[in-house]
Amino acid sequence: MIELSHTEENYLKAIYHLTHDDNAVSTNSLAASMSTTPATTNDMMKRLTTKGLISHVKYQGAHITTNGKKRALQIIRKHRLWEVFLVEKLNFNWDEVHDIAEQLEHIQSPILTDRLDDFLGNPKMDPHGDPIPDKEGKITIGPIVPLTELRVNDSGILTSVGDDNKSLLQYLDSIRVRPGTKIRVKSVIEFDGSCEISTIESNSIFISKKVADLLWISKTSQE
Amino acid sequence: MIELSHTEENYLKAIYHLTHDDNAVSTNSLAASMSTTPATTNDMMKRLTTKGLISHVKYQGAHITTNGKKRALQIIRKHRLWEVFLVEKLNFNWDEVHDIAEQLEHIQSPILTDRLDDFLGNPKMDPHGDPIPDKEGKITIGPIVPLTELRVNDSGILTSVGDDNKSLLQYLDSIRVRPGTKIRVKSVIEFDGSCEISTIESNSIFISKKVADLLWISKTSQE
DNA sequence: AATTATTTTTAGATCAATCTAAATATTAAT
DNA sequence: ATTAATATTTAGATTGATCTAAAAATAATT
Repeated sequence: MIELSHTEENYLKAIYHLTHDDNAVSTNSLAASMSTTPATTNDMMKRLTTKGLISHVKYQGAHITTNGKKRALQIIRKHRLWEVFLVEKLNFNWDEVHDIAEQLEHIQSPILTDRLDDFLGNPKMDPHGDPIPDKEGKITIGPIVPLTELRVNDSGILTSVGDDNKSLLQYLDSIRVRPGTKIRVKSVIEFDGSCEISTIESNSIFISKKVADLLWISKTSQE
Repeated sequence: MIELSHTEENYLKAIYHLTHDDNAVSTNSLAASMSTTPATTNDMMKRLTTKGLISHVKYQGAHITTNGKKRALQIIRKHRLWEVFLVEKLNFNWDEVHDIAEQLEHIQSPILTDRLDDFLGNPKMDPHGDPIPDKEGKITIGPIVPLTELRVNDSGILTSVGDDNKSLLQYLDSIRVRPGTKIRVKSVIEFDGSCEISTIESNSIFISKKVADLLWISKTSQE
C-alpha cells in the first residue's frame, strides 16, 4: 500500500466526491473544493497521477483510477464509521461531527477500523444517511422504492423518475432534483400525502404525493 | 491557544517525559528520544521557546514552562484515554495500543476528549497503569514504583504484578491483593526487606521482599 | 593548563505544501 | 476567425521538517 500524506488523502477524497459519471475533474473545481489555488492543485494532481491514484492529462482534467477509488472509499469508510461512533456513543448531534471525523478519518490502522465497525454493529449508513463502504469498499444500497414509502428522516438517492413527461422532468430539474440527488424526507403531511424534503442544494422543497410516487429512491437508510 | 503541529506536539511530549526534577533536557537526549538529529532538535527547541512552551538557553538545555506542561498533559490525557477506549471497548490487548494512540492523541477537539472521558467512566489510569490527567491536567495518582520503594505509612494502588507466575498470582488473589487494591505500608523489616502492609480487607499482611519487588504501586498523591 | 572528546549550534540542502504572478491553452463571443 | 474571457500550467518564493557537514562551546583527560 502506497503511503499517502493527510493532504494527499484529502485531495483524493475530494476528487472522488467530484467524480460523476465519466466527467473529468477540473483543476479549478478541485481547487475550489479544497480552498487552495489552481497552482497548488495542479501540482497535487501530478503527484497523485505519479502514484497511480488518478490519471491527469494536461488541460484535460483528472479521472480517478480503480486504485484511487479503492483508497478513497477506505477513507470515506473511516470517516462515516467515526461519525456513527460520535453520534451513537458520544452523544454528539449529527451536525457537529463532521470536523472531528475529518481528522479521525486519517488514522492509519486497518484493524482499528474493522474493530470499530464491529463495535458499532456494522452500520450501513452514517448519521447523515450516507452509506458506509464495507472493508472491500463496496457500498450496499438499499431497495429501490418510491419516495412515498420513505418515512420522516429517511434518506436515499434518486435513481429514476417513473414518468418521462417533459414538464415534470423540467420541473424536477428546476428544483435541482435529478437522478443521483440525495434526498432526505423532512416531514409528511398525512392529509394529502405530500411531503417536505431537503437536498444538498435546497433545505426545503415541497413535493405532492403525485410526484413523490414517481420518484424512485434507493434507500441508504434503514430502520 | 497556540496552534501546534503534530511534530511540535510530539517534541513537547518528549520533553515532558524527559523532564525530571530540575534537570534541563539536553539537545542530544531529546534528539535520541525523537530519533532525529541534534540539528533538527535544536531548531525545534528554538521554535518551542518562541512559542513559550519551553525555555531553551544556548548550550544549556531546555526546561518546560507552565504552559508547556499544561499542553503536554493535554496530549498525554488524550493518549491514555484513547488507550483505555481501545482496550476496554475495542478489545485490543494493552500492548497493541500504543501506536494507534500515538495517532489519536493529536485529534483536536476538547469536547471530544471530555465526552470520551465520560463515555469511559472517567478512568484514573490507562491499561499500562499510567495515570490519566484530568481536564485541568491534574494527575491524581503518582508515579508507579515497586512496593519496596514505598516508605512506612506511604500508600498507593496496586497497578500491576511484575511476574505472571501462576502460584504467585493465586497467592496474591487468596490474600485479596489485586490490581486496584489500595495498599498502605505499616512497617518494613530492615534485615530482609520484607514488609507489613494493610488493605481495606486485611489489617496486616506480611510480604517478602521478593514479592514486594514485583508489586508495582502507583503512589497516591498527597491527599 | 593544554589537548582531546563530546555536545551543541550554525550553515546549507532537500522535499512537501502552499502562495503569487506570469505564461500558455482552451473556450466563448463578437 | 479574431479577439476576449476563462482555465490551466509553469516559474519562482516561502515555511516546516528534516538531513549532512562544519564550526563553536563545553566537558573530560592527560
